[in-house]
Amino acid sequence: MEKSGNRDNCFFSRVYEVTRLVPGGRVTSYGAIARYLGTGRSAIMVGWALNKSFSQSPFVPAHRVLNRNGLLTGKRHFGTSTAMQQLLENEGVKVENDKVVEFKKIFWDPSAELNKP
DNA sequence: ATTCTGACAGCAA
DNA sequence: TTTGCTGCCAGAA
Repeated sequence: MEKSGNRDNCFFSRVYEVTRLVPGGRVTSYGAIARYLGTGRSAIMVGWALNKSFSQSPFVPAHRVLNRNGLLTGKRHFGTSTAMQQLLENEGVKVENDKVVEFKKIFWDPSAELNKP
């Protein structure tokens, strides 16, 4: 598969790929993706990459990526304050007070799911 | 080249 | 318990 030497376009592209792998109705966290990418604690980089994802095609479900609290921290980048929430609710994810309900239950960890035998 | 920022996470007080 | 600072990585000025 991918070699560990692809440092050029790896990070951002990988973030997009992993984010697209998140099933509808599920959500993941920056730290989970970061860990899957091998950056571990640099979860902030995932958010930075997702910021660029708005120019990416196809659409990257960045609304499925939240912080470890299950909070819609990135909703402010969606243009409107309700856009991210609307997208999540459209997929069956309940959001209350800018926070995902049952976050742990719908949490999708790429490090676990993609590494699953 | 150096410095700061950034949709976070972890640890200390 | 909550609040705040530091650490992390990569990109932009």
